[in-house]
Amino acid sequence: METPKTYEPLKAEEKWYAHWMNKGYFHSEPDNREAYTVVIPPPNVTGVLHMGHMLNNTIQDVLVRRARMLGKNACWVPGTDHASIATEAKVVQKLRQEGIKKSDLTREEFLKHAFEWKDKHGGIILEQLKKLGASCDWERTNFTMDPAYSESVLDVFIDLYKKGKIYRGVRMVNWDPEALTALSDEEVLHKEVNSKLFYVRYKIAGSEDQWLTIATTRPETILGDSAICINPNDERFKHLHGKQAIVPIANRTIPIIQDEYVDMEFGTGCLKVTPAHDTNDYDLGKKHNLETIDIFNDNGTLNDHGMHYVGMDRFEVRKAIEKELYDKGYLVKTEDHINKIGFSERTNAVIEPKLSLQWFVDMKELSAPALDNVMNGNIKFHPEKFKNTYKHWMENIKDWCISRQLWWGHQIPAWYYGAGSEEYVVAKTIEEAIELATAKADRTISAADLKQDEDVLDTWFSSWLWPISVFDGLTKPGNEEIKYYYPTNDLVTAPEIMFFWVARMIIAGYEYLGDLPFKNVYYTGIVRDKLGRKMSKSLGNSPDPIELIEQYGADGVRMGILISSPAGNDLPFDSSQCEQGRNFTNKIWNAYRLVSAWEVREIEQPKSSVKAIEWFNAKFNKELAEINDLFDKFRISEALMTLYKLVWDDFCSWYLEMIKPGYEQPIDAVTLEATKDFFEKILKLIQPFTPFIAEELWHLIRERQEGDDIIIATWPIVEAVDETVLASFSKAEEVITNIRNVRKQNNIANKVKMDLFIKKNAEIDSSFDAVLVKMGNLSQLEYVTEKVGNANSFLVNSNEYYIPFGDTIDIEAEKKKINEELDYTRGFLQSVQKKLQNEKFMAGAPEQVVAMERKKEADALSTIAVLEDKLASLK
RNA sequence: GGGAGAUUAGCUCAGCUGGUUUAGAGCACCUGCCUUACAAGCAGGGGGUCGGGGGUUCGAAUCCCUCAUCUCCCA
Repeated sequence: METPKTYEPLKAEEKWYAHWMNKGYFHSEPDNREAYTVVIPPPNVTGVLHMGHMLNNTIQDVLVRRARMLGKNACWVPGTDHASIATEAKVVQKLRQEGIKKSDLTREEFLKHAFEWKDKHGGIILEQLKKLGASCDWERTNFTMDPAYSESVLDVFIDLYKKGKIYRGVRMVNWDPEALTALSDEEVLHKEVNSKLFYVRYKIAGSEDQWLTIATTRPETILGDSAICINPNDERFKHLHGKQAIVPIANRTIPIIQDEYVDMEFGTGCLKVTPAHDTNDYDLGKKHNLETIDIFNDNGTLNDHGMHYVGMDRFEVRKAIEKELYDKGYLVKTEDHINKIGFSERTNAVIEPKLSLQWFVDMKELSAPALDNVMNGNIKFHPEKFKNTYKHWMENIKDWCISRQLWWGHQIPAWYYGAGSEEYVVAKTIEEAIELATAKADRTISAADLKQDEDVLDTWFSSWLWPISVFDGLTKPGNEEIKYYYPTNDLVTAPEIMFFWVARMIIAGYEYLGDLPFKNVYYTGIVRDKLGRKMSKSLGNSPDPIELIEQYGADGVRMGILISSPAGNDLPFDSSQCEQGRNFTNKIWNAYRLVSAWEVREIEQPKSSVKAIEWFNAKFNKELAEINDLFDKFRISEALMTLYKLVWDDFCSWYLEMIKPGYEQPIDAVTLEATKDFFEKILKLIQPFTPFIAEELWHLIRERQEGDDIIIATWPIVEAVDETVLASFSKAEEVITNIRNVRKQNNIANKVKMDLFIKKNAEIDSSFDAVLVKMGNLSQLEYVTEKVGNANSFLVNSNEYYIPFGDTIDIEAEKKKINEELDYTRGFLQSVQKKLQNEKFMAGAPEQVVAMERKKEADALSTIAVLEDKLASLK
């Protein structure tokens, strides 16, 4: 059967993925080999595969596949995280569509719906990753709410509580009035918004008609004011020191305090202080012992302190109170103003800073080893620049608010036995809680007296255990697997979650296993569209990865994603890159077609083939060493580019052309075998990047025994590189390029044979002459001592090459060419001589550098002499 | 407002601690080719005052200062 002209990826992909799965090549068990472990950054169960996952997981797969070939016991653990806020929002939304309100359900009923939802949608991304070729150990798939995993999360909570690292406290949190939960700082997006600055006047207490004017963006919070603050250095307000003011509408008397915190330039220089509803005001309130008046309900409506606005939404109140202030003569003016407002990443609701009782982890001591071990290089970041950001954050780390007012997640194992803020115990089971509570309360507490905390833990409080808990490292401490696979090797993730996740995994690693969770962290960039916008579902600017795979093949897409994606840099994605990838797979496919079509005969091996093999062997090993080095430095896209050039330029364009027999001519066995060996080595190198075509061709190029698959083949070992051959070849290459140019300039067809005469002026290497004859399609190659007239000519290393072809020579064109070369060489010579004539250079530069410049000078001089000579001979 | 990083060809990037040519690669572009592996290809070619200015040095894309622009992080 005829081999098709273009590679058809889809069939091969299905076939080989199934084959690898059947053979269990992705599965890992501890053994005596060195372990190579990667844990997947668990995608969210609500997600579908997007380009970010594609980038991330392609890189992981490349690393894992190469490690497997290096003889390591490679284990790539997949899984998902439960994403409490996002998933709960999805489930609530779905139920709402079915006419069910969350508030009508019990916690158990709701969770049943949530698990159903998760079972249906939770695995989509993992299934899609299979299409990409991801060689994950699917038998090890984990979910952050699996029973054992959940147990480890609760254990850690209890343990940290016992160590005094977990406490309950009133804090200003980012409150999402729609999701009715606190959010971490990282879940809040700050956006610039056009708003208004309201200038409102407050009467000075005890005066008839003395006023001060404040500026605020949130007039509705006036009802929660507990002070006016001025800068003590502000000359304008000296008269206010020690006075009091009367809050408009509320008619409360509040103190006028002084603090340098107030920016005298902003607004009027008088700041109203609302400790319950602004983070900075809260700090001021604590410092000056101010009253804290919370005016909001959890859903963003006003509470009893809202007076006649009770029950109204905060934004409605803003409008209404503006009118009331105006009507009553308090509103001095309004101004347009741009300020930054926090929005919930999940619900897009405007965040309300709110005081509430939450659970916190004290991060100060916990984080110390995590900072040290990144700074001292025990854990390496790629690229290294991210260490700066990490350091800055870790040195200013704040306590971690870990409670969320949700049901989907790990319910906090705290049990209340009374209304007092300290009347609770922390325990894994209710039995244990009864015991502890009885002891703590010093009276008999029964199950009926206990109420478990309603809240769940932040999702990151479970995913920070990922590298440990996927191996049951906490529930079965010291088990075989955790001992074998931990610490894991490389983590591939986005810099956006450096603090959410990476930092916290490091913290948990040192706290619980006393060791780093991974040795290297590779930060990918953000995938953007051609206009530089971040790819997102809402913009609809992200291509569907599965469609891309169908269009270009998984291998093509993998290459397209990696080819221009240096670590830490954003990836401006364009599907044309996948086209480049697909073209590459097609190129190799056709190289195979060529080699497979040759017929072997018992003929003598041509000299040109002997040299070609010598050369490619050296070239291959040189580039292999380079590729290994780039891999070691995590410069994956550069490794791919080096490989791309090795395959396309060196193997296809040079090597195969050199050994290719004439049309319908047979090949000798030695050359063919050597070529197949090279081909196999090349397939091995491309396997991590383009695994499907590599496996397909591996089985086509030679007969294979059962189990002889490239996915588990051995990565080539670097052999000694013969630099002399490489140098000789590069001269031959230059000659060939010149010959081609002569053909091109004179419109001489490739099949027309030409003569080449060489006049030796300098040292010359003739070892590749057979290759010159073949690649140049020469009828003869002869060394001469005299110039050859009536011929095209060129120079390589001051040696003169002549190609005569009768009377069609274009003398003017030839002169022009020589003159251009002369100009360049003279200019170059000048720059070199300028250096050599500079006394300071001669005195200051090291000997080697001077010697190099002298050699450049000599070379240039001899080239100029030859060119001038040639020019003269043409006249 | 504080901090970090960046700025090299149309695009994406190399260029490590200053000295291998008058700065490289891939893609894109231009020219010529359907030459029996590949037009998803072959052969060739053009293109950059290394963001601006100043300095250190015999020598700067590389080190320092300054300005401009962009990105990210924190407030």
